[in-house]
Amino acid sequence: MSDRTKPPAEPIAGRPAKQARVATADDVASLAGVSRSAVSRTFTPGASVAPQTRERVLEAAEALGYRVNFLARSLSQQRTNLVGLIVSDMDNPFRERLVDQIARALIRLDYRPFFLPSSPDEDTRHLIDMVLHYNLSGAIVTCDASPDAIAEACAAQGVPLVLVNKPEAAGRIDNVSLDADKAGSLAAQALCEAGCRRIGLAGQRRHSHTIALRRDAFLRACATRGMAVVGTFYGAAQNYEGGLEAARDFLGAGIALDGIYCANDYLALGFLDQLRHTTQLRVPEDLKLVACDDIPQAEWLSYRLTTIRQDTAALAKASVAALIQRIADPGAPHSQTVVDVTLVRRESTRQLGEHG
Amino acid sequence: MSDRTKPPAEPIAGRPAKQARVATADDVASLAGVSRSAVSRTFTPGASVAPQTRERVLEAAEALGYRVNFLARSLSQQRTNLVGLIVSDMDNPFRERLVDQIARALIRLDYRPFFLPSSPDEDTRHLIDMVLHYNLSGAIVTCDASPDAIAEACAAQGVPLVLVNKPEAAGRIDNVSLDADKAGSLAAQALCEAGCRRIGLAGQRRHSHTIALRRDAFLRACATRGMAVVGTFYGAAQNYEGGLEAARDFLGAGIALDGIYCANDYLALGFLDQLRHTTQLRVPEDLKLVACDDIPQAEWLSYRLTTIRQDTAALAKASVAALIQRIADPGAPHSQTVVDVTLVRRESTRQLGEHG
DNA sequence: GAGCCCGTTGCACGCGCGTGCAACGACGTG
DNA sequence: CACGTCGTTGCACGCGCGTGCAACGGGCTC
Repeated sequence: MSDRTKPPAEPIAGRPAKQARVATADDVASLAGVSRSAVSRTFTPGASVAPQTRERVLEAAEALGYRVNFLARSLSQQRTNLVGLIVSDMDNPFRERLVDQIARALIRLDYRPFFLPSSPDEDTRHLIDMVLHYNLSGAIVTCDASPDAIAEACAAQGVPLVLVNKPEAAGRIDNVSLDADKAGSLAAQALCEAGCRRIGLAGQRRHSHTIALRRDAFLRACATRGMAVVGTFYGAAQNYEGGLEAARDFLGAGIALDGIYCANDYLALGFLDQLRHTTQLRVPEDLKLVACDDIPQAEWLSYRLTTIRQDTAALAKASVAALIQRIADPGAPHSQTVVDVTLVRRESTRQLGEHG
Repeated sequence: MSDRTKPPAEPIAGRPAKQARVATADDVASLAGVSRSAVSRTFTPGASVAPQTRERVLEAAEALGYRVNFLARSLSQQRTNLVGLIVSDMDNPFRERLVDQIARALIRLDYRPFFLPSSPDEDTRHLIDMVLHYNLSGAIVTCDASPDAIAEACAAQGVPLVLVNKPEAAGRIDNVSLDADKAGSLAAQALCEAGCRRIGLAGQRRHSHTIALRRDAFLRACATRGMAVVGTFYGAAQNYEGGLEAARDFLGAGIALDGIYCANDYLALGFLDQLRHTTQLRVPEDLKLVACDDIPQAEWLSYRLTTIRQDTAALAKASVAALIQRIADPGAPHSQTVVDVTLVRRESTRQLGEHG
């Protein structure tokens, strides 16, 4: 064991001594002429250190380029402040924005995002493994696939968990969701006010629960407003290609419509493009369109979608807040946060003669 | 200190004993009737354990739901296998794809992505802090801002670093870049073969080095092919909005062109949209357009951009490979990997009369 | 049967840090 | 002057794990 005692790994002779070994609290302590405890306390908010001691420590730390080793701290404190971000379908701009904002919100609060990419229909066991291997302080799930397995495992292991836009778990797990009722209702309102009476739906056959809730609210609102829903058209996925497919499904069905409700913006972009580039149908002249999310592309000049905006910043903030609350009080009753949505009117529901 | 000895934190009487404490190698050892060393060796590939011992350990581990604590392992091994992903402008689909693929490539090789979001023109000191605080095994930088400060600091601290599409650091830091010469040359070729003679450039005024290299190669190829570059048009950023602005800059200049080269696809989308929706100019009838990246939107029916494809999977793979190489041999000479690019011809350079 | 080799096992130390506990010293009070 | 108070400091232990080192024992060779 002789070669494991200090000094370990002296720099090769002749080479500059740069990066011989990363500075340790011990190094700082001996340079400052204090005990390692004093160093530790200097970097621990609220600990008791005399001002002059603190200053000497900081000086020595600066000189040595010392940084607290967060891994060691985590081990010692039994708390990592790492938060798993279980996420899939990052190609959807909505998802990308949400994840980016969650990550930044976590960092602002001194947590660290731990990226756990998941693939649809993939085995989730290795995700759970990572959560436990790294002793994550918690996790936020925002993927389309049903996260039942993850939720189950995290609950069993006592890992704080927040689900975003998965209200089906309400009461069992904290979750933050948009106001699906309002979203569906606003969508129906937008189409109704644009004069639509014969409505179609476009989406993915195996939709997520949020999408279904939204759609059901939309259907109810249609009924109330006297609009007939005369067809549902499907794509394989909830993305641009899915939109193309759904549009072809619609065109093949030969059903006349004056309004269409798309499950989300990403899919709506494909739906719209397919209509435009293979038919004479014009939006909004022949067909009004409403979708949901308000991704940046919805505002692009080629699309100008009327859509139901989900405030990703608010979703991110609420998700992080819910997680921190859960971490602080693991025994609290499960929370259910509803985030407001708003209608954004653009070209795709413009009425004829209206200024576009 | 009496309350810190085992058993720590017994579950509250009456509550089920779920999640009293996470299982430890010690727990597994005593349940399996072996020493903790045997447990450790069982989970250490290549370590010497008798098959039956191993089996008993695995059985006990399974029963207890044991997982190796990677933080403790990292501390002990002096190696975290965490890789920082220093990234900005994730809204660019190109960036998003690249980062996603790098993350997945890392995971496949048993490294863990550590997300370090950066903002343009932001202080990079806290990024370096994080790299050191978490003892990251290395970092991959893919952001538009010049990462000089990060590179400097990482070099000083001996942290392995790979820059993506930052060839200006060649020789000092490992980097992986697309073939800018070929990219610029192919772009010129595409415009030339489409019959263009009067070319404009669209981009961001304060471009990155890669973008500049590509543009210079494009300019050289234009000269060779006898095409005149008659104007350069600017937007504030390298994104959709920047494209809108660059197009307005072009329109305001009143210069006649028959071909335009955009710094990247993301900006090209905005450029194209602005032309379409505020002028009579048609692409490709009046103006051909070439850009670079081949983001998914470039293929969308509303755009169909001719573009220079950057293979994000290849970039990701090469970046990770370079980093691992550097980690394995910190003293090796700095590598410079060039990733091939290809021309993807679509509608935006279609010649009149050609089938679209 | 003696000696040797080698696979397996347990011990003990260290990785870098936080923190209870007790010792210490300066200060204020009676 | 004696005593109590309180802010500060150092000691030592633990967080969970990997791993040299030495001890052990079974199988083989001569």
